[in-house]
Amino acid sequence: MPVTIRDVARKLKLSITTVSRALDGYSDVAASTRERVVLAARTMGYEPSRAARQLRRRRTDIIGTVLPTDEGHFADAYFSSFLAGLGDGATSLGFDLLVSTARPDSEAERQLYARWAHGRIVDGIVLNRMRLRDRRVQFLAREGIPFVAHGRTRLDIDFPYVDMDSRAAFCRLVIHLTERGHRRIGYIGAPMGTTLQADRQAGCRDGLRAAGLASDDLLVVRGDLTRQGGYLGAKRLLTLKKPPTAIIGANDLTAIGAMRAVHEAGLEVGRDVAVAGYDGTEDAAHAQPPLTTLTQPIYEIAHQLAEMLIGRIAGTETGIRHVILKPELVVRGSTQYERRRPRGKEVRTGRRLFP
Amino acid sequence: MPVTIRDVARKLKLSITTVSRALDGYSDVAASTRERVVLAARTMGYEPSRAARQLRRRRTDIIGTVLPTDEGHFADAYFSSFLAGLGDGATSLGFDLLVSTARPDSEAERQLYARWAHGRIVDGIVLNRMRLRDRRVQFLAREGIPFVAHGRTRLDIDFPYVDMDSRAAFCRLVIHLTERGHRRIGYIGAPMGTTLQADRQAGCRDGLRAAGLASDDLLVVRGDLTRQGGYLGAKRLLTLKKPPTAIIGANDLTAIGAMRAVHEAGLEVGRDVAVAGYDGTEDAAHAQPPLTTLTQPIYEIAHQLAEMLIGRIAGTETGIRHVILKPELVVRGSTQYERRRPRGKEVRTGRRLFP
DNA sequence: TTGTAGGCGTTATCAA
DNA sequence: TTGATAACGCCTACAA
Repeated sequence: MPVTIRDVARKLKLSITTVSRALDGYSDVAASTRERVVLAARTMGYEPSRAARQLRRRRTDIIGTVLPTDEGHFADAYFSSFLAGLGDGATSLGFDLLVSTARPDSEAERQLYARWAHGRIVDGIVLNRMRLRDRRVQFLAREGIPFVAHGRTRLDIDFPYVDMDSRAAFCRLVIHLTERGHRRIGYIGAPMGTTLQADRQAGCRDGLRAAGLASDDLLVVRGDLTRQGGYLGAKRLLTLKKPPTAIIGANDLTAIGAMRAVHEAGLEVGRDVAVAGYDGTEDAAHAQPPLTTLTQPIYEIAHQLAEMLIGRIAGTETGIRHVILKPELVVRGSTQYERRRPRGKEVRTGRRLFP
Repeated sequence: MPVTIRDVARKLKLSITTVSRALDGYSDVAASTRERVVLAARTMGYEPSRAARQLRRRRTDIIGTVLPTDEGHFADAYFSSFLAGLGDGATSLGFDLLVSTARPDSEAERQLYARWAHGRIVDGIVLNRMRLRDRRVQFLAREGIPFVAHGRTRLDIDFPYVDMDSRAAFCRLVIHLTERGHRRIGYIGAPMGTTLQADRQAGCRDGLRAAGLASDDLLVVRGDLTRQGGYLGAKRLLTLKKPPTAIIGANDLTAIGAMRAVHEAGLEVGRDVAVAGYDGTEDAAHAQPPLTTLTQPIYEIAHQLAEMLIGRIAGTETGIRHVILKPELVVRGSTQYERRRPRGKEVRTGRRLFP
């Protein structure tokens, strides 16, 4: 039913070849012919069949990305920005964006990637939330499917990425907290096996060391990058015999959940317990009190990833393969107060900063 | 380079027909043959070419949705849930989800829909954030492209949808506030022309009337469904000569922005000024104080929309075309206090509820 | 139960 | 500068 290139050719009494070439901007068609063709195509509402074009050119002009859903539901502003950046980046280069969801490291995830790759459903894939030994990377590299990633792995496979130096950033954040007088610092982590968890926790320990404290003193509980996980994690931290005076979340959502737990414990965030996160989402800016965080320009990162990926696909690579950005520390109310001097009976661990 | 049905056939010394039929589960292939084929296909990593299949079957097995981006960036948990529901719903029925972004009612948006429709890039489209006179609906209906929507229009065009009775819900919410003693109620709206704005504002007025107040007394300012819009809107409301004692946001993000403005004005949310929103996002539950809101099960709605749309495409419609759900009022700290009796000199507007 | 052949709508090659 | 023709990989009458 839709109008095909044949219809246009017939109407103009031209061959489909000429119509095709006129529309694709080849130089060997008469200017007058081109005009006629373009006009007719527009008035007839002709749009080339994507399927036919794909089949012939062996290209889909589609890039894909898979969102990690741990239990079907998820609502994360981080991924909204990520998708917006990817979508806009793709659109600006004539590509579309295919999105799916899968539980990390599940059989369903494996099948999804296999289907997308072998079925030639996408020309390339953008990975996120990287794992230390990422099977997706191994698979895509083996199959020769173009891909780029937000983040790195510990595998010995080279691929283009944009990553944040989050280890250094968490180090910086911990130093900020120690400068405020905090000595007992809690960290609510991310799922095991993710690169971001390894980096961020290591960064926290770096920070303690840099401040002259023992890196083993970091109070670590597990989280899952959600508000709920942060809430539960903070509750556990706050019921320790010696609870931390500052809590760092692996991301903003975790920190926001932690703030709630602090509040429910009858403590005031910022005054009694400092809280900080990572991502720089709007959630953080509008939290109560506003949340200290490390920002990453996620929309721009995703936009650039789309461009890098499409560059690889189209063979117009710019040569930029590895980008590492520095998160910016944004100090807000949630960590603004100087830590009150500990009371006499409180036991101090570690050495003093600036003795 | 990827393995095709030919490769499988050649290896098995069968015709491609037989391979095709075996894989598609036709009954007229010998069980033993089928086993051989399925095994070979799996070990060879065969996956049918999506393009070829699309061309032949005149179906893409892809549904699409376009996110409204007013200025490129957007970070909205609402849409994360929406996409997750759509993605999971599509996946469960063997479809993929194509996502793009466009500014509402822009030329780019028009072109995008035209390209998706005429290029047969998607089999159907899921619409959201409906407009009163929605050009997307007019276009898709005219072109005969299957579509479903979250929400309705004021056009005289019938289509399948899932919608919330948000008018009744906002009415209910206003009554809740008047029961708490509030008489001056502010409303921070959504962009003009959207159905949700019309419905929600009308609901507020209904509520005032039902409480025996003048519906004209609703203090309305414009918002844009973001935290920032809510923040600015609330600032304007709070600087009125007679500021409201309760503020309703058109959605949760708006309400969260409003909470921040209340806070900055040195007032306490819940005690001095009540605030309420709509959507039931996790943002609301973890706000400080927790935000009273009207919940809609957005993940499930999106999931059902995907199913409805795919049902239409595949011709397996269930007959369910119009679903209207009732949002649930979840009362939390942000509206928990009884309004203090007005001081003597304060002028009362409207009649008392329960005189 | 299996195989042959035609065509889905393009683009690319080659000839006119 | 234009046109005829052959794929691209798959599905499906129809024939064997």
